Amino acid sequence: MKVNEIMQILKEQGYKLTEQRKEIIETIFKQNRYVSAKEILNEVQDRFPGVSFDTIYRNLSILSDLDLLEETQFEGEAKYRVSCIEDHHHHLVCTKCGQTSVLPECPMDLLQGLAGDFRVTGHKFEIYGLCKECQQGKNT
Amino acid sequence: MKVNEIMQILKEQGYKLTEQRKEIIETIFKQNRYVSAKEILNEVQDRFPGVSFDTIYRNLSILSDLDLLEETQFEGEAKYRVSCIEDHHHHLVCTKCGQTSVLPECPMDLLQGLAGDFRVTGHKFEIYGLCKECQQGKNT
DNA sequence: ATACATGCAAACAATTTGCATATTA
DNA sequence: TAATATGCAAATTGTTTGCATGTAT
Repeated sequence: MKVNEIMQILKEQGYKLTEQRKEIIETIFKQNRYVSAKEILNEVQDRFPGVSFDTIYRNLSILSDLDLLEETQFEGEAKYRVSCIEDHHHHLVCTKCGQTSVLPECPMDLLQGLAGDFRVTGHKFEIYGLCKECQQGKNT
Repeated sequence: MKVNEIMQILKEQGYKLTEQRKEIIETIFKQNRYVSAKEILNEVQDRFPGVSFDTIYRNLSILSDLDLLEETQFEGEAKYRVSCIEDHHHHLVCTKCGQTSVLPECPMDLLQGLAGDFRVTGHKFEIYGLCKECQQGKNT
């Protein structure tokens, strides 16, 4: 999904495109990894020194509600990344830098019928570890 | 793993078996589901009205460090359950009551070699939904 | 007796909310 | 201008910590 499409969707839903909101969206969507609210704040503050956490959180909340973001609970804090609802897949998540890459196969396909009486409403399949760069100590 | 074994391990590690600690352990280990610190506190307070969150958290921390507990991040809070390190498996997790049951097959076995350059240090594979009881509205 | 635990209170950190002001459409 | 967003400050919630006292070994 392109940033323009996101903006379009927000507009259609009656949300306004403020400068801060646009910057927040671009900050998240230019990354291919999970970022925390604090990381987003820091980035956005480069251009808008006045922004505060509540604006970040309010926007994260709106974007999540519209399914434009994926949210994953890290230790003590949540992190967010662009949602890729169109193609169902699973991530390799670097626990250090948040970098994500896509697993080439979907293990869920192998699991139909395994759950029995349990009514499945969702699942989380993430493999944690260190990406190539973090293994080489590139991200301090 | 039996509660007695847990007590034994703690003893061996130099930890003392206080009444509160024993009650906390029994509370967690008699459940087959993820419970929150608050739930544990409530249970334990039935017998020890004086216990407070810090005691709960300190004990959870000790038990986790010894790999006697599995911890999973729910929305806004962590939940804990008995660790079953001996037999590797995956859970079906009820998002309402925390009930867990074991998946009869291990999907991780199918994934060797898929990660490439990524150094895998752990994974989370959980399927969320409603267990039979919660589907029938038994746990308000 | 001595080391580890508890309980209290206070500190922290992530996230949320009320309200007055500012900004978009 | 009318509706939505922002910024500030304060509140909330989950979790952690310092310290004096209590308890298991």
